[in-house]
Parts: sequence; structure tokens; C-alpha cells
Amino acid sequence: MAREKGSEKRQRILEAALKVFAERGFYNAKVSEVARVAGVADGTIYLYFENKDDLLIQLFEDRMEYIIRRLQDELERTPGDPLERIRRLIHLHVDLALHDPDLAEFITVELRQSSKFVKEYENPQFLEYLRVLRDIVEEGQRGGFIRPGLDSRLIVRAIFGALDEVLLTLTLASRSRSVDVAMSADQLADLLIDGMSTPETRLHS
Amino acid sequence: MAREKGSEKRQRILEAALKVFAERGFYNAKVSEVARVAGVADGTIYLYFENKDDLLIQLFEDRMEYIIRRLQDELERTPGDPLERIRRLIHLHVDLALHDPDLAEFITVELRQSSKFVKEYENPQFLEYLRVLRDIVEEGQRGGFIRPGLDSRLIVRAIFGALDEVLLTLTLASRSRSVDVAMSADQLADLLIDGMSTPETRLHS
Amino acid sequence: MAREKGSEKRQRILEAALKVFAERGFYNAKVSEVARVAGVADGTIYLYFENKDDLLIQLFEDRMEYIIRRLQDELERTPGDPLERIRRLIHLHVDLALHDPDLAEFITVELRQSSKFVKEYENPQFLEYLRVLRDIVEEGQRGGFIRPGLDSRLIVRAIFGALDEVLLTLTLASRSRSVDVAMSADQLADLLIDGMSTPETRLHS
Amino acid sequence: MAREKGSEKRQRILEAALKVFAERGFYNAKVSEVARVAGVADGTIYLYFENKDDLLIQLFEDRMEYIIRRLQDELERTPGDPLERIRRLIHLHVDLALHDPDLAEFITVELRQSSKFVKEYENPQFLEYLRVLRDIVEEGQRGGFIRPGLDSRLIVRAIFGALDEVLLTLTLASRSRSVDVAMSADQLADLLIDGMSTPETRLHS
DNA sequence: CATGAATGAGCCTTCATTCAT
DNA sequence: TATGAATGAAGGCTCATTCAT
Repeated sequence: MAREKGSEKRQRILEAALKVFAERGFYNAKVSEVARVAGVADGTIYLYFENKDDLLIQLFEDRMEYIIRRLQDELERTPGDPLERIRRLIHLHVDLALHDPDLAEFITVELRQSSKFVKEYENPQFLEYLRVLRDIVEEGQRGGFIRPGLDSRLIVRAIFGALDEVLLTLTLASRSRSVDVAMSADQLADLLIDGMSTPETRLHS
Repeated sequence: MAREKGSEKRQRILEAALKVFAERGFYNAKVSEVARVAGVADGTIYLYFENKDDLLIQLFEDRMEYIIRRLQDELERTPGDPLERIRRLIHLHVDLALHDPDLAEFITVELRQSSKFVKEYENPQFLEYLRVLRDIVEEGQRGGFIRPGLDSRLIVRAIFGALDEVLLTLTLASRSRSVDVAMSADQLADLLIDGMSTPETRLHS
Repeated sequence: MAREKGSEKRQRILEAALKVFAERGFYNAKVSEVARVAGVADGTIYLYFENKDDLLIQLFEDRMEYIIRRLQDELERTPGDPLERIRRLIHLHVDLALHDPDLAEFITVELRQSSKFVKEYENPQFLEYLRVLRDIVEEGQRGGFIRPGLDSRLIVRAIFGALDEVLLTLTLASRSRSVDVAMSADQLADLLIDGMSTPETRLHS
Repeated sequence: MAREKGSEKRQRILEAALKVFAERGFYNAKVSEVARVAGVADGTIYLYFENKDDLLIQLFEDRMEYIIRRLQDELERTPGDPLERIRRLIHLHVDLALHDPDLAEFITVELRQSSKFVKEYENPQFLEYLRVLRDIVEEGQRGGFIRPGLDSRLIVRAIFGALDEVLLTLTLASRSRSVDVAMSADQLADLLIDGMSTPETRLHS
């Protein structure tokens, strides 16, 4: 059946959509261009996706699933304390963006894009990403690593926002000139982790 | 003459555009609905703006100018050290968003929106906002309030990103249930300021 | 009263309309550009003309009246035989076009233009021009200068068509490079007059 | 593939455009009406033509190609001297107009129409038509049939202009009352051919 | 008389989606 | 499954015309 997730053609279309959406933005992207880049007929897209919105959503979920899987693999392999794990998460996030600029641009620019997307679509994968991060933060608060007075949801949003904005800047910048992204990741992690640490666990003290 | 910036009708159209763009998103918004909300004819919009894109850009510039003016007024009145001034900036930013949810939604959702907007349009007002913030950060670094090892441009982007994301969340949330926004602002300021402080100037130590 | 024919402002508008219609063509010309060129407000045009179509018609009539007056003056002063008078007419027509290229372009390009103009508007001035020419032709036929077998209406249309097309070519050409228009007029007159002459009156025999 | 010249749907659209442009004039014609007459959707027109202007140009080229092909077939079959061939050309031109009044009206009214068409578009097919005619004229001059003093380009324009104007008149007239078109063609040919003949070759002498 | 800002009907064009093959 | 020609709803924009000043 055409709709199954593993279909090779479905992947080709998602690949093409990522490329085209990153380049033109969702609303300026034409379904026919996605088809052209994917090497399929326009109509074929509708065998795998309900409509253009569905293509956006499924693309987002597909990529977020991948990111979350990578994230959880990474975290399982990282034994350290919660602060260290947040540092790992930031680095991974930055590495992924560095390795796949189209994906970075797609996430940073299009995630908030359509009001439909933001307001109506629940966006479960994104929420799960935040959930994973929030669990670490709350574990850090229970363990005395992170100040308990901070609202964990707020910390999480702040981390994501800072990461997202920095990556947007880095991605757009790196397309023209080269940037030392690793150092940026380090500094960003320093900034955020020091911000949430308790006096005892703080690096710069 | 009809086209001058101060025109009352131009303001009505910008007001309406803000409302409609915030509600529907730029690409889903219809010029005719902006006209209807503004109480003018469709064609009237084209007396004041070149096209729909131009309306978006001018709306953005108009609102950013206002925000920057408010910001600079506030900073002039705030005598404190750079860290204190950043705290003031964060509070003002949050207050503005709280006071004008349409504006908050417009900025948080639409600023990155069109690829044209992000990639081609220089967006001078936004850059000036960042510039103001960066000046404070660098002053703080020179004065020993902020760790000099951090890249000021990165800090600035991180602050803006965290603020922006938190406001997006707060705005969308506050439309349904009520949220203690002042406390959120406080915590966000704590997080970010502690993150960049030197050990001597840190609050939580 | 504003509508009277002699009004200086009315003349300014007609002048401007001729210029703009010649340059852009009637359908591509904007009323507001005619107003701008005339140095009046858009609305002023509607004090003197019912609408854009009416402006076209009145412009045409105004110019044709002038042409016909010039033509009749010329013919009264020309004592020669009918063939000679037709030659004079052709030269005058060409001279007028040479002297006022906008008028030439307007007549050659726009006269047939709007189907409304061609099919509904009677165009009395143009018909009078043809009438004047036809009278000469028929006089020539009665006097044995022109072959009586030819339909005078047909001769008249053929002369006008040949003249019109040649002038269109000359006008468009003379805008770029210079052309010996006087010689062209001579040759055209030779061609047409020899074509209609009886053997006795023919020049080239 | 949809876009190839031979497409049956493309022909249907050209047919419809000819009819609608002839009836209303290019600028008063609506694309949607062309679509309706062609029995296709509005959008279909844009699969075959870039825009409304392109439809006009391609229609013109398509019909001129046909006319030129017919003309050259006819001339190949006509053994006579150059004057005789010009007579044949005039008759063919008139016959075509008689047989397809929409085409006649389209050519006579719309050819000069849009300033774009006249001033910017090169109009190669029309120039080829004139070229064919000019070749005959110059052959006639070399062979002593046509007075060598006449500028061949001028003769050609005069013939075309006379033909065009007469056909405009005939076409508009024949839509209401009936006219003896064959006789008109004969007389027009007589007029023009006698006008350019040398004394030796002239019919009426 | 004159102005010109405002109007709004109307049209070209786009492009997501369908469906006969 | 796959195709891609065809569809037609929808909307940005123009510009002739109006009318309050």
C-alpha cells in the first residue's frame, strides 16, 4: 500500500519537500516543484499525503521523530548529571543543524509559520521534544542542580527559543560565510546552564 | 497628501493589518479583510502601500519603531547597571506583549515568516533592536558585569530568542487561560542574567 | 460653462490625451496620466468629458475637424484638375503627419482600435473626410480624368488605406531614423493617381 | 505533451480567441470568455499560452503562417508575370477575408492595436508577408513590368494598406448587407496594378 | 469650477487538487 | 500505483469614476 511510512517514494517526496520548503518557505513553495524535485508526478504526492498541509505536518513529524530518537540515544549514552545532559542536548541540536542546513532552516523558519500550524495543529512531536527536555530540568531541580524556583516549562521554552534563534542566525550566516559553530554551541550552553544552575553547581563561580 | 506617514487612514490600515495578520497569519490573510476591518475600500490600501508585502514590511517597521522608542525611553530612565537594564528591557518587552497581544503574536509568528522577509529584506528596525541590546551587553562586559568570554552577538540572539519563544507561548496560552506573566518575566530575566553574569555580580550565589 | 468647446483647459486636456494615447495606446493610457500631463486634477477631466471613451471621440473629432478644415482650405486654393487636387490632398495629409507625429500615430493606430469606436460610433468626421475625397474622385470621373468603371467608394478607401499604412510606417520609422517623407508622398501620389487615371490623363505613359 | 503546437485543445483556444477578439476587440475581450467559447477552464488557457498578450501574438502568428502558406501555394501555381501574381495575391487575400470574416476583422482591427504589438513586438510573420510581396514587386521592376522609380517598400505598404482598409470596410459592410466582393477585388487590383505598371504593360491604356 | 482621495467592480492569473488514462 | 493535463475557486491589484471639500 502506498501510504505506508517506509515507502521509498514517500521518503523521496519528504526529502524534496524539506528542500523546497527550506528554500522558498511553505507558502511560496509549489506542490508541483516538490514533485519535480522528488522526480514524481504532481498527482503522486496525493497518493501519500492528504494535501499540502498534511505534507508539512508529516514532514515535521518525520524529522522531529528522527531528532528525538537521536536525542534519546545521545542521552542514554551520556551518564552525567542533568546539567551535563542539557549541554549534550544543545550540542546535538547544533550538530544536527550544522549537518543538515535545510532541516535547520525548515524548523527555525517554518515551525511557527502557518497560524494553522501553530494554533490548530497540536504538534505532538514538538511537545515531546519539550517534554524530554523538561524531564531533565525537573530531575535537575530535584537533584539540586537547578534552582527549584524556576518554572521548568519556562526554562524549557527559553532554552528552545535561544537555541532556535541562534541556529536561525547561524544557518543564515553560514550559508554565506563560515562561522565557528562549535564555539557558539559551547557559549550558548554555558550561558543557559549557568543561568539555571544553583550556586553549588555553577561552572563560572 | 495621502501617503504621508502620519495619515490617520494609514494608521487605521496598519491597525487592521496587525489584527488580521495576527489572527490568520500573513499568507492566509486577505487584503480585502484588512480593508474591511480598517473600514476602507480595497483600493485604498494601495494608496498607502505598494502591495501586500509592503504592508507587512511597513507594519513591522512601524511597530518596531514604537518598541525601540519605548525601549530607549525606558533605558534612559533606568539608572542601574547593565544587568539591571537588561532586566528592565526584558520586563518592558514582556509588558508590551502583554498589553498588545496582537502585536506579540504578529512579531513572534510573522517575523521569520516569509522567506523574502527573512532572506531578502534587511529588516533594519529589528537589527537596531538587537544593536541596542548588544550595546548594553558590551558595556556590561567592559564594566566587569558580564563574562567577557561570551560573544555579545550570541548573547543578544539568545536573549531575543528566549524572550520571543516565551512570549509566543505566553501569548497563545493567555488567550485561553490566564498566566502570571509578571512572574514569568522575572524568572526569565533571572535565568538569562545569571547566565551571563560574572561570579561577583551574580544574584543567586 | 465648463463644457464649451473653446475652453482653454479643455484644449489642454485634449492635447495631453493626444500625447498619451499616441504613446501608450488608448487602452493602456490612464486617465490619471492624461490629467498629469494636462496639469489638471483627475476629476477635472470629467467636467469636460463624459468618460474616457468620450475623451477619445472628442479628441478624434477635434483633430479631424482641424484636418478637414485644412484640407478644404488647401483644395479651395488649388485650382488644378481633380487628379492634381488628389495629389495635393495626399501631400497635405503627409505634411500634417510629418508636422505632428503624435497626431499621425493616434490616427493610424487608434482609429480602428476599439471595437466600440469602429462598430458603434458613427465617426461622422472621418466619413466627411472620405466624402470630400469621394466628391473629387466622382468629379474626376465625370470630367474624364478617372476611369468611370471604378467604384468611387472603393477608390477612396484604397487611397485612405494606402496613405494610412504608409504614414504608420513612416511615423514609426521616423521616430528612430530619418526618412525622406516628401519623396514618399510623391511616389505614393504617383502610384495611386496613375492607378485611377484614364489613359489620356496618365502621367507615366 | 500539452504545449505542442499541434494540440487539438490549443487550436480550440485559438479558434475561440479569434472569435472573441474579432467580436469584442482584444482589450474588451475577457480571458474567461475565450475559455468559455473554447469549452475549457480558464486555467487551461495558461497551459498553452503565457498570458493574454501571448495568446494574441500566437494567434496572430498562427493565422499569418496559414495565410502565408496559402499565398505561397497560390503563387507557385500561378505562372504569370509579376503583375498577374500581384493580382492573384489580392484576390487570394480578399477570398480569405470573405471566407473567414472573423479572421479579416481580427487582422484589420487588431493588428495595429496594442502599442506593445505595434512598437515592441517584432511581428515576424507580418514582415514575411510583406517580404513575399516585395520580392514580386522587385522582380517586376527588374523585368520591366513595374516602374523602377517607385520604392518597392512603399508600393508594398501601399498595397497592403489599401487592401486592409478595403477589407475592413467590406467586412463590416458585409456583416449587414451583401456586397459584391469579387468585383471589389477586381477593381482594387486594377487600381493598384495600373498605378505601378510601366506604360508598356498597363492594362488600361 | 477644481481638486484628488476614495471607491469598488472587475479581471488576469495562480496553483492546490482531481481524475481519466 | 503513477501520471500530468485539466480544473476552477480565489485573491491581489488596477483604474475609471465619484463626490465631499
